[in-house]
Amino acid sequence: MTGAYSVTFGRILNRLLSPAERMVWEASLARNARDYAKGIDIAREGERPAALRIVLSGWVQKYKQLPDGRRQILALVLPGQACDLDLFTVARTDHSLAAVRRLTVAEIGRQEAAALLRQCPNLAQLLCWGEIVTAAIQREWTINIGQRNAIERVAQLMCEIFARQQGIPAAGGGECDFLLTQWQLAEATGLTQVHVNRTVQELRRRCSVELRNLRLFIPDFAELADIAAFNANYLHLDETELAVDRAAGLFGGIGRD
Amino acid sequence: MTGAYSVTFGRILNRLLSPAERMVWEASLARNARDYAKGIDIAREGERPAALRIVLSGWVQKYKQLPDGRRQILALVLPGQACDLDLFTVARTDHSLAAVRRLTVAEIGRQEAAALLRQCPNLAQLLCWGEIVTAAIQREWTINIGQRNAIERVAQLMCEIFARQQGIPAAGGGECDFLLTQWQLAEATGLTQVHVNRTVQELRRRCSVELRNLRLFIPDFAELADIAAFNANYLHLDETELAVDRAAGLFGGIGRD
DNA sequence: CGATTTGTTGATCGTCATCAACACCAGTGG
DNA sequence: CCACTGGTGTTGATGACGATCAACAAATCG
Repeated sequence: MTGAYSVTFGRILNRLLSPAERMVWEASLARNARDYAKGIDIAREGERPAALRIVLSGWVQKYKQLPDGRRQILALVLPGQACDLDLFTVARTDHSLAAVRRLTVAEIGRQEAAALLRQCPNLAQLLCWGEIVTAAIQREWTINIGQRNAIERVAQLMCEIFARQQGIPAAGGGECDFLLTQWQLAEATGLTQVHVNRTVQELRRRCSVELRNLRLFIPDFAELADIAAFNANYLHLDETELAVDRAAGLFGGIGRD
Repeated sequence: MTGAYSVTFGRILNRLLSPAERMVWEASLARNARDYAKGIDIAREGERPAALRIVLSGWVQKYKQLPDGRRQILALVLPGQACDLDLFTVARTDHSLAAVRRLTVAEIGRQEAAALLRQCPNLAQLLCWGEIVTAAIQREWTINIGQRNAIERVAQLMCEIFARQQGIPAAGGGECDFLLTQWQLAEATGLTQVHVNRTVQELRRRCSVELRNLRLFIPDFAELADIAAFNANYLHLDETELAVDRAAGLFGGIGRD
């Protein structure tokens, strides 16, 4: 079980949690693991939040729907991330969660989540940090859909997905998981499936990007980033280690510059 | 000075802060008040966060720009709201802030902000609650731009701006501040200024909505909401009073259902 | 003089309809 | 038991056509 969700949380948690705490945390994840088939709703808009959800493997999509069925994917939750903090904040959820493909997610109930947070004080601040980055990503998606054209949008999303998994390559490119169908890619970018298809083909022509077997191949990241006008600052990579110290300013200490 | 920013914060703070604390808070806002002219940048993407900013009067726009100048307004900060919590979270801001029109904002430096938060423990949780709602609004803007067409987008934004100021009218309509030019309205909705103009005209024809003298007149809110497919749940109105209790789950207690 | 309004033209992207490739499954027969 | 078959559903790939909205230019309002 370890490994799948260690991408984001694991490295940090190793520093923040004692071995004993870490065991409690991992046991909790394992005990509450649950599988969902592709497309199945995990939570629906309007429900009372029921659990703290951590993605263990696969991707979660946050989405919203208009009354007539038009659907927008709002965000993608990758392994190791919490879906949201709704359990501790809102009375009713304002968006839905669904499985992008078959996935495993830990669903930790209210009592257990509260106990966990008491045992691992840094955990709360780490969760908050995740929310901060999620909000920053949501802003980038807003300008993505609002200002970029089709090819820029798709390229930008590819860059983001890659960077969130692998970081920014110093040179050259690489490959990473990419679990979206072209249809879902369309729902995420505010385009139609047909147009996404044309766009992906153009990206293939212009910079040899490939989408095969649920993997994304980017031969030259800089080239793709250039098409997308991609600027990774909104991902706040490599700030996570500092986040806990800094958040202390909100809840007691004075914070750091 | 009181009154302008009491819309959102004031009512709640009255319950949460003792009179003495309240005086400290108000004095701090007044002491740090600063004016900006229309369009002037308050903070720029890439800077280190320098202050906790509370809007006192006027509106702040969060925005991002692409290298070629295309610009997207990401969010609007109304009087009584904090612009962001960047001071306590990120190393460098990932978006810019500017004045929609002449405005007054309190800019509280790091030391003083930390002191304030120590003196008023509930303040931090209230600020966090604001961030949660802001994130929910950002999600709605994503689907707004991604899925709705021009008239729906503009109608939706009007509904939101109205509801954030006045709440949802049980029946009929009303009026509220609306400080955006059509150009800014375009930047917020991902349309062009020209198309916004035509769209506003159509809304005028279809449901007598008027935009005059920085005021928005909505004769029949339900009619406009119908065009927009507006669903206010994402604003989490009337949950603010509960937010502080609920957030306790993150930082100590067990939280409430 | 900024903000709004109007007109014209055309590119981008959506709609509709179809088809190919492929996996998955059940059943059939060797 | 395995190979072959056909049915079905999903995903990706096309083409023709049209609507929405952007781009550009200019007039008018306040």
